[in-house]
This record gives sequence, C-alpha cells and structure tokens, in this order.
Amino acid sequence: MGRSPCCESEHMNKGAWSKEEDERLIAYIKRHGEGCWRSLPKAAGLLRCGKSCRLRWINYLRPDLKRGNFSDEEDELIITLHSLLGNKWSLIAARLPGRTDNEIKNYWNTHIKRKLHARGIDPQTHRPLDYTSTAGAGAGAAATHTICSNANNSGNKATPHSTTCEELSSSSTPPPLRAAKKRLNSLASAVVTVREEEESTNNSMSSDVTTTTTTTAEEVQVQLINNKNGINMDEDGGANADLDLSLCLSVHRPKTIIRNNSTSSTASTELLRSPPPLPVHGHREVFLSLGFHPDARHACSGTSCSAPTATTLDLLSDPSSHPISGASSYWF
DNA sequence: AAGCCGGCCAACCGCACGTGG
DNA sequence: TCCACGTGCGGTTGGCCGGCT
Repeated sequence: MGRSPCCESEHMNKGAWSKEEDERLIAYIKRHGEGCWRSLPKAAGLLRCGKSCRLRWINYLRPDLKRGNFSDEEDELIITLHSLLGNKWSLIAARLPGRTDNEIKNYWNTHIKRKLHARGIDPQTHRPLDYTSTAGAGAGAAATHTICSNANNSGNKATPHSTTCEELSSSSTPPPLRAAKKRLNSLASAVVTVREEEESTNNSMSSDVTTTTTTTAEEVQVQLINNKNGINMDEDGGANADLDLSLCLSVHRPKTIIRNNSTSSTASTELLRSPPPLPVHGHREVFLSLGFHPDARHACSGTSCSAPTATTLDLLSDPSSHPISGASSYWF
C-alpha cells in the first residue's frame, strides 16, 4: 500500500491556520526560500507537517497570487484547457498566472460545471449532454470545442461518474476518433522535463523511453476538428485541411521524457515513437508548446465550427505568453 | 430568532513518481 | 536494483457563511 501519512505526530496542528502560523511561515520562506518542506516546520517553529506548510504557502500565502473573482476570459480559458487536458488542474493552473490548481479545481466544481450544464454541455466530456442518445446524428453541431480529453487522472481514484475517452469510444463515438482520443489522453499525461545543467554534459539519459528519443527531435501534433460531422482526426499527425483545434507538442532533443500515468504508458511510448524523427536540430532546449495550429484559423473559417475567443487563442498560440516560458523545467 | 440547507473553499488524504543512497 | 524519502497532484472532506423558511 501507500506510504504512511507524513503527519503522524499527535503534536501536529491540523485544520485552519492561525495568523501567527501564517506569519511564521511567510517570514521563514522570505528568509530561506521555498523547498525542504519536510524540515521547514521544525526550522520555522511550526507545529505543522511539511505538506501542510507547502499547501498553505502555495494556495494561500504566496505573494504572486491573484485574489478575487475569475474573469470571463479566465472562465473560457479554463474551459478550453479542460477540454484539452481533462482534470489536470496543475497544468491548467500553469496557464493562469496567479491562480492555483486548488482554486481552479474548486472554481470548476462550483461554477463552471453549472455553467456548462446550463449551456447543455457535459463538463466531463465537453460534449452536448444528449450526445449519447443522439450519437452519430449530427449531435456535435451544437458544440464548440467539444473534445474528449478527459485523461485517466493519474491513476487516482476514479469517480463513479467520470467518463473516460475510451469508454466513450467503445460506446458511441465514431471509429476515427478513437485514435485521436487515445493520443490526446497520452499527451495530457506526458511529462516532459529538462535539466539545463545536465544539458551541458550532454549525457545521462534516463532509462526507458529515452532510448527512442535520444538525439533526434520529435514533433507530435494532435489535431482535432469539431464540425457538423463531429470530430475528425488526422491520425498520422500530418496536416489536415479541416483543422479546427490543434494540440502541438514539440520536443527537441529531450533529456528526459517521463510518463506520469502508468495507465497510459503504452500509449505514451507509442506517442513518442510514432511520428517519423525529424532531422537533428541544433537546439539544446526543450521547446514545449500547447497551442493552436496556425492553419486552424483559416481552415475553420469556412466551416461551422466556432473559433476560440481572441484572448484564448492568443494565450494558447503565443509561446511568449506562457507563464512557464523561460523556466528550466517544463511540465506537460 | 432559530433551524435548515446548500455553496464555497481551505485543508486533508492517499497515491504516484522522481531522486539519491 | 531496491528502497526510503521528498514532493506534487487530484479527489474528497469538513467547517464556515449566507440565504431561505
């Protein structure tokens, strides 16, 4: 079974934090910075477990947190990202500066779910609520970006009502969509990290998947379209004239590619291997982008599919706007 | 005024996974 | 290769609060 709880001590405080505790934590982190959460409580004179301190700091005390209501733009961005990533709250939060995963998760459960229901959209699948009863009969017409990408939530306990893409595939979705969903699930689960300091050594590849990705650049594109006929997918990741929405993942000379979801390991490996290797790039960075295919906007204009809002589109398509750009580690 | 109810959200819990010895 | 440890993630819980009856 799992590890024993980190806060076994009977002398640990639990529950709401007092003002004094907050001040102690803030003062300590200001002096010593984040990290070493396990030892922090003792060093800071707090009767809390490290995990609790970390949570309190990240979700509440961090100075860069944006308090207050979510804007409409944030709402739409969350919906779009959720349609792409599923319940990957930390990934979604990474795209909303000043917002925490916990905050977004709560906001989703209390506001956006209701909002989507009011629009007649299933918040889990991003499909029309009556999709299953009218599947194949143009039911997708009412949806905008009703992409099923609800990943399997990192192996956590599945909620009884959660609907995975595979379940949908096996029941009501047209065959061409299956591969798209599978691949998108894999994408949503993939974790890409790079350590710049290791880059200089140009060595020490990680165990499993790196054998397939060592010195070549690989580019993976998941391209999805949602129009009157439902969602279409170019399974080979190539150009698709009907593109509406694309999820692009580019990995240039990765040092480490890891999966964070055991249930998708096979698919992830396939994902990394499947596209033909591109010529070796001179880049030494990992470039990771989540965005819309440049062709998408043009191709979409001639169809009934609806384009994302300008704000959403810009946020997603402009790598320079990514909160994580410039960081030495990228998580996807 | 009191009790009930539902929404909200901070915090907790269990687990997965990377890392280093 | 194995194991313990540290960290982070996502689901769930429980207490607070405001509205309603």
